[in-house]
Amino acid sequence: MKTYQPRLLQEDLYSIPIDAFFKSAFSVDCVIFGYHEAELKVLLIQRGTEPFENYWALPGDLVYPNEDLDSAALRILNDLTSLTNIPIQQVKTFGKVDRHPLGRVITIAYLALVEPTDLAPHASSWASDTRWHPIDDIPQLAFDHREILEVSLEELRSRILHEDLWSKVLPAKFSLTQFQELFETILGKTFDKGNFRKKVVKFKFLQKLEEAQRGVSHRPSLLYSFDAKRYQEMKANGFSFEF
Amino acid sequence: MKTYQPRLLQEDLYSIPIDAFFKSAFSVDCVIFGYHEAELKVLLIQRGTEPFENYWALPGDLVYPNEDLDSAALRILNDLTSLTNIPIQQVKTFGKVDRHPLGRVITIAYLALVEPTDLAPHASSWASDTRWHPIDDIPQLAFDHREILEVSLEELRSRILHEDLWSKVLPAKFSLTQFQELFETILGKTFDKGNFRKKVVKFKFLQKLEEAQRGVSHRPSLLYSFDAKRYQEMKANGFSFEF
DNA sequence: TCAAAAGTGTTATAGGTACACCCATGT
DNA sequence: ACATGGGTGTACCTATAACACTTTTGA
Repeated sequence: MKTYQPRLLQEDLYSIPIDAFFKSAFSVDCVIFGYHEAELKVLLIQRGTEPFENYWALPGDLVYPNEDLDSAALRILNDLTSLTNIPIQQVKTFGKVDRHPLGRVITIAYLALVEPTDLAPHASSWASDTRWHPIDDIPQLAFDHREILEVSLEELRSRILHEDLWSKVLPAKFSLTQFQELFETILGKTFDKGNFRKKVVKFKFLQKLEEAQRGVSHRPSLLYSFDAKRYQEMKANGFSFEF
Repeated sequence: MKTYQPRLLQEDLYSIPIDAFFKSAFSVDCVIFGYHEAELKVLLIQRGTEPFENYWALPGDLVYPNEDLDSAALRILNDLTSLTNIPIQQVKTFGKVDRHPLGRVITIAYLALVEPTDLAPHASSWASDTRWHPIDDIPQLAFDHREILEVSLEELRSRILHEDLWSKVLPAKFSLTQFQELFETILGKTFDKGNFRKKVVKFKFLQKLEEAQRGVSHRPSLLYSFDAKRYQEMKANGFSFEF
C-alpha cells in the first residue's frame, strides 16, 4: 500500500492512505443572527444526539460530496428559517485537532443576519429544539461553538460597516431612529442623535420618502428607503461606515 | 451499512458511510508575501507532479491527522523559508466542488508577510523550483490559486492597517521614508510626505532614535524603532491606520 | 555650489463633537 | 398644556490636503 510522503505528491489524492488521512470530515456551522427592534439574537438548536446531547449548539451539518461550501450554509439556513436569497458570509474555519470528540472534523463557520422569523418546523430527530437566544444570554454550547459565536459576532460588527447586511433586517420604510438603533445595538455603542443623522444623510443611499409615521403620540418620524443601487456604486468606490 | 441521514446524526462520524463522505480531504495553502525595499513578492513553487505538473502554485500540503490548521501552515512556511515565529493568519477556505481534478479537496488559505530571505534548499521531488515572484508579474497558476492569491492580496491590504504585520519586514531601525514606502507599495497608493509624517508621528509607537543614516549623498534621515508594546496597547483600544 | 532627499511650516477647508433648542403629535 | 420623541442649528475644535519652503549631506 502506498504511504503518504509529505510534500512528494502534494494534493494528489491517489497517494494518500485512506486510513491515515481520510479519517476526517468537514462541516459547516451557521451563525444566524436575528435583529428586530433593537434586539440582537442568535439561532441555536438543541442537540438531539450524542455527542453533546441536549446541549445547545450552532446549526451545522456535514457538507455533501457534491455540494459547495456556500451552498451547504444556505441549505442549513433555508431548512431552519425558510429564508432564501439571504447573503451569507464565510467567517473562519475552525480545525483544532481535538475539537470534535469523535474524530477529526474541521468546520467552516458562516454568518448571516436576518429578521427573526417564525421558525420552520424541524425534524425532532435532528434537533430537539430550535430557538432564538438573546446575544447576551447564551447557554453553554457544544463543541467549540462558544468560540465560533464570539469570533462571528466580532465579524458581524466589522462587516456591518462594510456591507449592507443591515438592509435585510429593516422594514422597507424606516426612520432614521430605527437606523441608528440598529447600529447601536449591533456595535454596542451609542451615538449622538444629531451627529449620527448628519453623517448618515450625507450618504445618498437613504432616500427620504414623502411618507411619515402615523399614530404615535409624538412628532411622527419621516420614513426613508434604501437605495441599494446607489449603495453598491458607493461601495465600489470604497465606501464604508466609520462609526 | 449505515447511511448518512442528513441532519439526523449531525457531526456524528460513526453514521457516515466512508464511501460517500470520506472521499474528501483538506489542505492548507500558504500565501507568503515578501517585502523588501519597495518590492512586494509572493513565494511560489513549481509543481513536480501531476496534476498541474510544471505549473506554478502556492505552496501547500495536506494537513496531518494530528496537526492543527495553524501548525500545518507554519510547517509549510518553515520548510520553505526556515523562518519561525512569524505570525500567520487564516484568510479564507476555498471549497468549490470541482476545484481539484482528483477529488473533493477543500483548502484553507493562510497569509504571511516576511522578508524575502534566501530559500531553504528544497526536496526536488516535491517541487521542481521555488521562487519569489513580483506581485504584478504572476504566471498562470495551478488549481484556483490565482483566485486565492487575489483574495489574499486584498486581505493583506486590509490587515496591514489593523495589525503590525509590517513590523516583520522593516529593519530594526528604519526611516519614516522607508515606513511610507512600505505602505505605498502594499496599498498601491502614494501619500504626501509631510502629511504622512504628521499622521504617523502622532501615534506614539514609532520611537525616534538618536541615530541617523550614514553615507548617503543627501541629508541623512533620522531612524525610528517600533515600540510593539505601545502598539498593542493602542490596538487594544481600537487603533488602526486610516490611509 | 549643486543635486537629492530629509524634514518643517502655512493655510484653507472639511469634518467631528457637544450641546441647546425647536417641532409635531396624542392624551 | 405637557410629555414624548423627532428633527435642526450652532460654535468650537481637530483633522486633512495641497503646497511651499528650509536643511543636511556627498560629490
